[in-house]
Amino acid sequence: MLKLSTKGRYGVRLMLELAQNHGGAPVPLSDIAVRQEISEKYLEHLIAPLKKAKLIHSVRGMKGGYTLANPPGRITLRDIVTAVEGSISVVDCTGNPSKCRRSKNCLTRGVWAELSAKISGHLSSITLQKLIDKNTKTKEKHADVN
Amino acid sequence: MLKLSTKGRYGVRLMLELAQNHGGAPVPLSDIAVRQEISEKYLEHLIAPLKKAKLIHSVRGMKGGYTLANPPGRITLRDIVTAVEGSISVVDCTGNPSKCRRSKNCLTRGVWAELSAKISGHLSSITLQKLIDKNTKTKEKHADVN
DNA sequence: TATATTCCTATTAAAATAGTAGGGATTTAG
DNA sequence: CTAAATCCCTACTATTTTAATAGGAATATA
Repeated sequence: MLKLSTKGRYGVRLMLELAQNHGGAPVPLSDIAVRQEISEKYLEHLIAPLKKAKLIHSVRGMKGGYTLANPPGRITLRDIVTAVEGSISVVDCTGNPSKCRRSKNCLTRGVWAELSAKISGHLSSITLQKLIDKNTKTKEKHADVN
Repeated sequence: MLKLSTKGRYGVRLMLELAQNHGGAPVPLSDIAVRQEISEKYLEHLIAPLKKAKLIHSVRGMKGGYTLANPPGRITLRDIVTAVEGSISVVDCTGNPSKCRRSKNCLTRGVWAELSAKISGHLSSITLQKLIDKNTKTKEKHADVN
């Protein structure tokens, strides 16, 4: 309930790894797996939708790996979360107007749609670059497992 | 993911029923069950935490039921969602500082905490009264099942 | 005393989440 | 040309969460 799944959380960590290597050689999943302590096999599940969403490029074969498709300043958390989680909407109601009774529901629906938009907008404002910048400023502070 | 469960959605609908009857006699769950098309047994699971959070009062026995503990203008969606869903945080990390390595995680954690606060703040701004007012204004519009 | 109600706990079914497993395809290095 | 490192794809499984049902005890009214 209202929780981000590991897909979203790990997905951002994964992308942040690529962002920190932006401009360099492709980063293989094995590296990220070690640094982020997430199994390589599980990372494969996260990387697939990111690639499909064209947020990353892949290079196959030895010396291969992944790179960001755009500079870190142009990739937002909304892009990432939408890609790996499918959507950001807080409710599923895709609006089947044939089932329209009970005006009460309609008003709750509006509220949930607004909330979804708010979340989406907020995540749009955070780029990978921002996260990196914040990181370098707040170094030597404590961390936790997300 | 980032989805509200039925607890949150039904919980708001339930409270809205009570809000619309505010000042009147206690409303039994059987009534709400019929109007909202949610089984009475399931409503019992939603009502329990609402009572525990002191958002409603109950009257037992025949002619019993539930009433809001406060006027609809003083009960927010945040109150309701927090009560029925347990919390609004988008992540679970309650911050175990002993596990602190990887400064990267720390920065993602900050982002999720911010998002949680944003959601919480937004829901705090919506009272049951607001929803009722909105409803009377937009009558005869279409509804959907949330 | 019969009935309508809240209240409490246990159980179950279905769906989503989290993660593993195996192997094919591609590219580089030697 | 071959071995190794990599991405890629699909299937499977275990765990947890969600959603809901079930049965009955306690309480109050008429």
